[in-house]
Amino acid sequence: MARKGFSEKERRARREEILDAAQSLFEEQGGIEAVSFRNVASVMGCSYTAPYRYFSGKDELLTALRARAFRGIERAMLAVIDLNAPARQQLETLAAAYIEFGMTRPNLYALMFFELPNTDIAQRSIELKAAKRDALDVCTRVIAAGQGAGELPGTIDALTASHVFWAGAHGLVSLQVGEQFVMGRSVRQLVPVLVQWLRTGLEQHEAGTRPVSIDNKDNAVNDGGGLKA
Amino acid sequence: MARKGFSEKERRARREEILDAAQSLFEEQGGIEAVSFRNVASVMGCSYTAPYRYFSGKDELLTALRARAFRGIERAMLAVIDLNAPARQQLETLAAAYIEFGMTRPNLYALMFFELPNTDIAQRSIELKAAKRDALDVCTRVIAAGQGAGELPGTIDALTASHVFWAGAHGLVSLQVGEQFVMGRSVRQLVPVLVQWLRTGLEQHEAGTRPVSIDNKDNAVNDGGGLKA
DNA sequence: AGTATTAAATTAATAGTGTTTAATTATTCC
DNA sequence: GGAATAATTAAACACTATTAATTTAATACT
Repeated sequence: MARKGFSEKERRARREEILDAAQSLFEEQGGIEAVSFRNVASVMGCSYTAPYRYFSGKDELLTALRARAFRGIERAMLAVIDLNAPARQQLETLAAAYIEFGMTRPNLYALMFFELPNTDIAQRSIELKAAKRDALDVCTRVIAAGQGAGELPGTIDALTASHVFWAGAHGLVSLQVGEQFVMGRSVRQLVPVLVQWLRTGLEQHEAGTRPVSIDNKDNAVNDGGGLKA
Repeated sequence: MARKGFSEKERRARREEILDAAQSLFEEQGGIEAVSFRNVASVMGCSYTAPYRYFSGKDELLTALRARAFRGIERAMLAVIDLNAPARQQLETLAAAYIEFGMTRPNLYALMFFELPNTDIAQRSIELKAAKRDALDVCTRVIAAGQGAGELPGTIDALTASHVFWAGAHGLVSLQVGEQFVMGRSVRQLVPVLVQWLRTGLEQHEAGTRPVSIDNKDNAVNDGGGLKA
């Protein structure tokens, strides 16, 4: 069928063209306000409503861009891991690749984690979900391999451990990308420390740790968190 | 001097009013696009150019809001720490308070760390810088106290350690706030694990760890990080 | 071939934004 | 009161996302 109009292949190619233009705008200028349909159209040499045939709106375009970025970070990690290498070295290499990606492409990293769409388009995107899952999966497989080799404890499931590991690396990178560090500590100084801590924590993980309660209602946090001066 | 017009006290009060309106808009609706000068003015019952007498533009308004939020998280942490308590418990309490703050005020947390201004107004704000420093300082003092009591190793300076600790907690919270977790792991499950890891890592910190190189040019990250499909 | 159909692209229009400038109101000093 | 000046507002500009109407172009069928 589809006897008229573009073929599926042509449509996808056109979509990629739009994404290319949007990404170059975003990475060069930084910030999603640089990625306007007008600017994209001006780069591509078409009218600014043309991309609406391929993306329902800006959110969908940015969601597709985000999925692309997660594929990129997955590939960056895949390029450096070696499941037969010692787990300790693997974890360090993996963290280094992740952090390097974030630091060399800060705008892209911000797009992935900072620019949150308030619509639910991103939540519905199975493409984005899959890209995220696959990226995390690299981390999970490294940990699982270490557990299989007896180098890492089996008292924690690899998926949970990889979430925690990812969170740690992400914390460093995002503070750096957002330039939130306070007193001259750069991520270059902090990376080896955090990686060592996480690795030590993982290697010595004790099962059944007492949960740190953060649901406790009479915790003096909720009332003390007012913001007035 | 200033024989005419508002007094300094009045000016500050008016500024706070504007910030109150902006913050309520932001926390209720979420996202900085909800904080337009038009909306703020409509809440306050004035024209939408009036706030320009108090803030040079939106960036300055948001920067002031951000400083407020950092003051809030500082107070949330101050409310729960007890420098005479055991260091281990202190670290857990501190992390719990931090994480609780982020999870109960996700919009505010996003404002602090996600909504990055691309101008340099935020960088020039000594008010924001001071608020950040003071918030981190709570963490630093807890660690220093633990070191003074001999419960934490002195092989790492407290400021670096607090940066790493903060980065870890921030990683968890920001992934949660941004709804970036992939496979059903919620921050409630991950908090105790990360806190244990960080604490273990800190308690067993070895000085002079070999830095994990992320500057190595022939690392297969830069070339493999392309994003095309 | 020529025409109807339909996809693709463009133009026009709406509603909203941040910001600047000019005009206006209100307040204070003399 | 009148002049000076602070505070506020109104008007305007250049953007933005998105929708609707219109035009252009390509195919399908007779």
